[in-house]
Amino acid sequence: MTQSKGKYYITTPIYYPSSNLHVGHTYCTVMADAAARFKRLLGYDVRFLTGTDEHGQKIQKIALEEGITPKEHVDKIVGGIIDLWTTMEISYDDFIRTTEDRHMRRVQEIFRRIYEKGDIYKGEYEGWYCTPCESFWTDTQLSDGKCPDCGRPVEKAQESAYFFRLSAYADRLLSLFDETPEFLEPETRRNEMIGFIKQGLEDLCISRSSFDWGIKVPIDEGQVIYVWLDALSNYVTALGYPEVDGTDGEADLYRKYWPADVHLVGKEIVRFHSIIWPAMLMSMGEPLPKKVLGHGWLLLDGGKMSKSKGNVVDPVKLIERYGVDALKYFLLREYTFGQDGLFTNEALLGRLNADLANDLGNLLSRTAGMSEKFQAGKIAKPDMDGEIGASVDAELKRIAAGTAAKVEAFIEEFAFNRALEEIWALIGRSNKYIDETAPWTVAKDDSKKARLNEILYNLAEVLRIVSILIQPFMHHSSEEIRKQLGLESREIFWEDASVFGKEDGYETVKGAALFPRLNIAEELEALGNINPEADDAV
RNA sequence: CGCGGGGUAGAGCAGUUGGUAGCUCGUCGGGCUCAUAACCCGGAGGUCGCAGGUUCAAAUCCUGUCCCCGCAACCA
Repeated sequence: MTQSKGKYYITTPIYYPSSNLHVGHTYCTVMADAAARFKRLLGYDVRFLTGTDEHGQKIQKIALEEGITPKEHVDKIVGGIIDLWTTMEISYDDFIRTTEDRHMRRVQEIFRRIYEKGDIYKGEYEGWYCTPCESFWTDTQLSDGKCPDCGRPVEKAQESAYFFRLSAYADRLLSLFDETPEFLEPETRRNEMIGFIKQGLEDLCISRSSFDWGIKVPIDEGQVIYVWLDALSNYVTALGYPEVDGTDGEADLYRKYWPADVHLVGKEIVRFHSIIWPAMLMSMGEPLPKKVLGHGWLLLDGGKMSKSKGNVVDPVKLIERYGVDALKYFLLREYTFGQDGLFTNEALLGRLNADLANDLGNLLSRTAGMSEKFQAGKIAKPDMDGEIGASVDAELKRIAAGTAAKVEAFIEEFAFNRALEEIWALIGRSNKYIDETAPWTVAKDDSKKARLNEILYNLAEVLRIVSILIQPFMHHSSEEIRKQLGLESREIFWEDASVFGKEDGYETVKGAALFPRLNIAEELEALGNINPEADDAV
């Protein structure tokens, strides 16, 4: 372990287990995982939280239709989600479920504290009610003015409910956006939120009595706490806050890690995280998260990927076929943070072949191959540094040593695509270097053995550096590269990625192809069978 | 006149402070033979949605206009 540079607390949204997750959820979690792994590599004390938001009317209804209890339903789905993250080797430190006792009792305490502060009052909630479905809907949820579930007419109805005085925090929220613009990024989301607040904030309905799959309002057994207070609170309840009777000492994590450094969320829930959640924390008198980051969506040709449309891409199938590293690389490399991006099988396969097989995999293959063929796998550190072919080598060395700093800067702003571009610029330069230096020609001249060794050493050094740079994104590939370089037993330090000439020598072991080249036509056909919906829309 | 994004080469996208329009893939031609038919070099291909305006100079700033998308109080 390197010396700790401080703490880093990062969260994903807690996902709603109405059904299995799709590659869009994976996208968000992969970014958080990459950031967490990167910060750990840098020496930060990282806490990475994810989880599931398991209450609400929709879950209750689905369970009813399936003839099982809501708890049985969510246990099944959440089991699948945990399996998915295990398969993807998501390095979370804690997984919180809102049905856990540690969460529920703390949410009730949060309700009490905000109530005692005077920010919760009882009022009347008005909405569109569908009697057969026993469901309330908002104006925008209705489809053609009818119940979105059963299509029957709805009627205006009221129920008593508790409200949070969100309106009282409008000025303080505007000041927050004004004084700390980095609180919410990207900028377009911030503009949207500022505009939203300026339109006027209404108080927020935070309880319901029309269903009961939720956490009971502590001062009113006939009501359950609605999604806002329940779900958003997970970021602190998972750290043991607030302390309730008999759990003294469990908030050590809270004292250590709060406030969160980053709440990574999708753009559709930016509002809840940048308006409602801060207002709740203000009411509780607790510090606000340092940053909310709203990412874009992965779209299919037909539009947004969503569970209700059924046009989802199943990440498990992609991983089974191409591996974890390949999917992570694609998601991080292909899309610009904050913007929507188009998910297509062609784009996926194109990246895998061009970037992973042809560029990176082949660079390793030709380097290890030449090392084995020309020098029996032994590459010594040259001692005539700079004397032969210095100008050709100089640019490669300069780029190799300078990439880490650029990568670090891009990851800090979640520009994973730019970070990976930088790494691949180094890989591309190295492939060109091989052509420029033509080691196979040098190998034919016995008087140039030192030069041959030097070329191979430079390539091995580049690959060593690359193995460090990609470690947060693709740790299997990182390990395999190091294995073929003969470095598998060495610990990885980020600092070593900026030092060219670090290793004394290499004993390479050529292995299997890092990423086998794919037959695009065959794969497209196979993927079409796996995700037929993905190819339907045109 | 609700708010916010976009329209740039065949496809997908970059283009902060105005100064010769770039990247990846595809395509055409050449090179190399270490390597996963991979790698390297070069060419073709764009009146930057449209119309005005400011300027010596506009993809970039201003005005108008057309089209697409998102949000509008639980879809990652």
